[in-house]
Amino acid sequence: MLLYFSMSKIKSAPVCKIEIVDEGKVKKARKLISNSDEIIDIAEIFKLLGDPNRLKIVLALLHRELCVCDLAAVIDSTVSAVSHQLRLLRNARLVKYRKDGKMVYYSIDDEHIAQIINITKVHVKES
Amino acid sequence: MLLYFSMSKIKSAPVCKIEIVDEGKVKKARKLISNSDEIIDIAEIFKLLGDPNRLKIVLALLHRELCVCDLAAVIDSTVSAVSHQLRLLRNARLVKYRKDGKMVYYSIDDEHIAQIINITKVHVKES
DNA sequence: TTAACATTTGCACAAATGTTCAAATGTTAT
DNA sequence: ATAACATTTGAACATTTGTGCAAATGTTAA
Repeated sequence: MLLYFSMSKIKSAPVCKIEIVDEGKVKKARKLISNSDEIIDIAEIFKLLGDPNRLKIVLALLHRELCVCDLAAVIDSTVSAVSHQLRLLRNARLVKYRKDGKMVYYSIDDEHIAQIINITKVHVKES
Repeated sequence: MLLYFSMSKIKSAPVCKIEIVDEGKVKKARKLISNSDEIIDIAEIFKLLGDPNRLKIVLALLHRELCVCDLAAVIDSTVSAVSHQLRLLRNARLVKYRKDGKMVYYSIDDEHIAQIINITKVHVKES
């Protein structure tokens, strides 16, 4: 007979020995975070907004579309650095772009972003 | 006579030569992101939520308080790793803790976090 | 065609980050 | 006192990340 243990970390998943109800707690909490793929996707959005320069880009774009060159001027960085960051934001579909001749105009591609940032702003101001 | 140029990057802050209105655009956008300290604080929150394991910790704690050991079991990590992450979340006042004997129970210390995460979840599901 | 401009891209590199391990701290029970 | 347990902490390590540079791409104008 074979016994299988599903533990991704060999070290085992410890459950405290105190309090007999613990195991129920843990199982319930595990279910809440069972959708690992979704969590990774959500974390990806937060990670992108978690860099000050990228956040500045997003904040600037929330007001109106801007070309790469102007964005660099706005956040006081280089065109190259901004372009690198825009690629990440593009891949996550947080921004979209529109080409006009040699210019590329970027804008926000998500209706919720302003909301997310504003709520977080409230948090920061309160603490 | 001395001339001062306020450019933190020596490379200059380029403004595209096309479109004469650009300078106005840039100045307006600059004002929107002028509160650099606040932006850094907001980015800090996002950065913390931007790690899948830390986000799992927060999601688990949103449901109910948990001790470090159980948290480790829930997110399938080690006690040490969880403790390190909790320190970061503590420093940013995203979580608080309560001591009971040798146990330390952590819980969410911010009313907005659930809101922020839920809105982001909507974004992810829509794309 | 060439020149000028806007943007993108690949590489290199330093800085930041997350995890592991081992040791330290603190608490409870024996 | 010692032993057992829960948590924290510091150091080491590999990985990730953001930026600068230079070259490449693409577009417009001369």
